[in-house]
Amino acid sequence: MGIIRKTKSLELLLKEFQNEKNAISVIDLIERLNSKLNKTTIYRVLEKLEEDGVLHSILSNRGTKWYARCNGCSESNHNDLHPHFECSNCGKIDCLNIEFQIPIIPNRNVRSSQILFQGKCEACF
Amino acid sequence: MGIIRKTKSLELLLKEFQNEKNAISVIDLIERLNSKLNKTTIYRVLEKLEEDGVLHSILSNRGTKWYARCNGCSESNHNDLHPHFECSNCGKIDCLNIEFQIPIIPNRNVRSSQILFQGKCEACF
DNA sequence: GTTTATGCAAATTCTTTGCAATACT
DNA sequence: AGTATTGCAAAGAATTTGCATAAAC
Repeated sequence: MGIIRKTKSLELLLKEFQNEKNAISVIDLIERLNSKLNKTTIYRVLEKLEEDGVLHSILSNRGTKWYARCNGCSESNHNDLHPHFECSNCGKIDCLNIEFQIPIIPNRNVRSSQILFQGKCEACF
Repeated sequence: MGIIRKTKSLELLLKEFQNEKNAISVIDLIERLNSKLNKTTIYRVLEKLEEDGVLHSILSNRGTKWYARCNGCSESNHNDLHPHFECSNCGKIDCLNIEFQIPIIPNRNVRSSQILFQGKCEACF
């Protein structure tokens, strides 16, 4: 149960996401905060922020983890089901501001989804 | 350019997929063929079968690779864009026989997609 | 003072590479 | 014979674990 403590790590990580509404890869965060935070700490804080509904995670096509800010999620209600777009050229991952309707699948109850499109992004287009 | 040779590895791997229309994880294949094939070979043959349009790959929620038989793909035409369903209980990945319409996204040309739903599968439901 | 977070080193998991030996046509 | 495939060992990338130290409440 997460009483979040105000730590340096938390502050530094949140700052990275304040200026970025799209996704940032863990690899990138480790590099950026290299001199200030240990990578283990980064993994752990991100995990906690996801649990608490502050960030959501995305898996890239290569299988690496990315995180982006949530919009209207909380600890009890995770509703960030929007699709993402990965640029096949520069590798950047964007959140798509698109409604996505989860289909009804017989005999299965869909709880969550990962929708990732690939192609060239706006900058590389 | 793939002139596919009839090798023991190819035969053994294809046999695994003949009886299974859903996805099989690479980890699982390595285990199954443990005594007969080297894991490196397995990775390489699967990669080739994907290039040739015989199999398609799926990334699980954990970032591990799975493969499943294609339906009507060829070396030049990969059209296996159906969604997949990963069971949050047993981990199995199924191909969903559902039409999926790729949305039109402004300023981006979508080339491919990965659609993965999660929840309980038919058996675990 | 007690609980939670951090850093470090090492372990784990999955996948890829290099290269010599072997199998296929 | 010539080219593609295989096995093995080792390297690589990303992530996780254990534990002693430090910071937050």
